[in-house]
Amino acid sequence: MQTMQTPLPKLSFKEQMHQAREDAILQSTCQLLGEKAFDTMTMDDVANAVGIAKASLYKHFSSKEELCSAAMVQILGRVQAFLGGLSEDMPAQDKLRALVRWSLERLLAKEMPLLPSRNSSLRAQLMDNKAYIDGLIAVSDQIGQWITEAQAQGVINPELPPLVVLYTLYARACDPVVSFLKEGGLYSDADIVELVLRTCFEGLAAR
Amino acid sequence: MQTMQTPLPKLSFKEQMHQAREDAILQSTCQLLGEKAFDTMTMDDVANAVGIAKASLYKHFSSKEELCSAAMVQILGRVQAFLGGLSEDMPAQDKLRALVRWSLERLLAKEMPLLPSRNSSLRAQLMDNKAYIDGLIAVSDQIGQWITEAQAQGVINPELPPLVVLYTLYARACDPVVSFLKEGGLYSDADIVELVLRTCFEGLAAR
DNA sequence: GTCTATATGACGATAGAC
DNA sequence: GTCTATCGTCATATAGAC
Repeated sequence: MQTMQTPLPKLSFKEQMHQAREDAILQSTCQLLGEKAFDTMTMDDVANAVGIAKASLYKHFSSKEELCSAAMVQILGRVQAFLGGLSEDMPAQDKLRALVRWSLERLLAKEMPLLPSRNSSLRAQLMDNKAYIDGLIAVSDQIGQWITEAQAQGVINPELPPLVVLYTLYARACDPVVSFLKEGGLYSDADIVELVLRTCFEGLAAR
Repeated sequence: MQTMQTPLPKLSFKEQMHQAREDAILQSTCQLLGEKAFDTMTMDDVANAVGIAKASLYKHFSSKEELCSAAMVQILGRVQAFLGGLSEDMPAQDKLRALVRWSLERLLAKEMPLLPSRNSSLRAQLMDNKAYIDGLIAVSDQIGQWITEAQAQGVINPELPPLVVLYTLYARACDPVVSFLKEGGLYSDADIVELVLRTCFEGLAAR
């Protein structure tokens, strides 16, 4: 990923190894959080996925909550990278649709952690994590801008509060309809994305 | 609820007490499953809520899974009772909207258990529970009938597969947008219901 | 820093007195 | 059938050797 590390002061081999190991841990954690919930994912799962001893995890992260918070920050980074990569001159509504499409694809690939559920002990930790909060605000601001833009153009319903639109878009990243349809086996992944995308933007009622 | 018990052969006081205790356990379990997930709810929670010893729970239900399955069946019964209480001559789409409205109100009151999540050990147990499966099929058939009816009338988008519509309606019973908006504190419960209902049926795009 | 081994605590489930 | 007390298991986290 990071092929342009030369400007950084050179890292010792030890530090590079440390960093690489930590990246591997985070990568496995992101994957596992996409497959199961925070509560059911265990540190043994992570250790086995990375291929190191469980105790070694605690040399990098002081608790399960801290590890998963770091993973969530990494996920947020990917979202920001995706948002930043969208063409400037794309209409606002198309950017919103592209975002939802991308979220659904991540969800189908089990790469996107479910949003922290209400009673998870992870939630409290995340709300105290400045990097997470800052990232979440940055993402929300960017999307919120597109929402108001699309509403000004009259393509997104201007009567809906932007916050409601934002949350409705966010919720697609953990939409259970995706797994229902997936388990049914009747539709391809591409079909599922299109169907959920359509019900999200066009609604169930006929037009 | 059941005021017409006279046709049943008379229950001994002991049996009545047994039944009453069991109803209380189920009632508390339904409430708790509305507040937290299956995995985070403990048998101690249930025992404390009912006001009995944990061991006593196991005289009524042989396992946590069996207890929660029975609770889910009870919830399904409430759904069926609600569906059956809807006026016969109400247009199909209005029945669907009434169902979603009711689901959202239950969710706001924390009375509706979240749908069994993907990796919960409850899921497997539920799929082996005939009463649950039968109830789920009955509910789905009833709603499916209204969906095709509304599609034939052209008020629900006829291009959407009925199964997609059904799942989209089901998913409102655990829509995270509700708790997001609730925690934001900007909207009343009634506002939240109307906003989610509108985005569900009318979509985000302007009409 | 990595490992093996273990401390600590939570929770589902059971034993046995009453 | 209800209780108190306890077992067995599993998961987080730590101790201590290397």
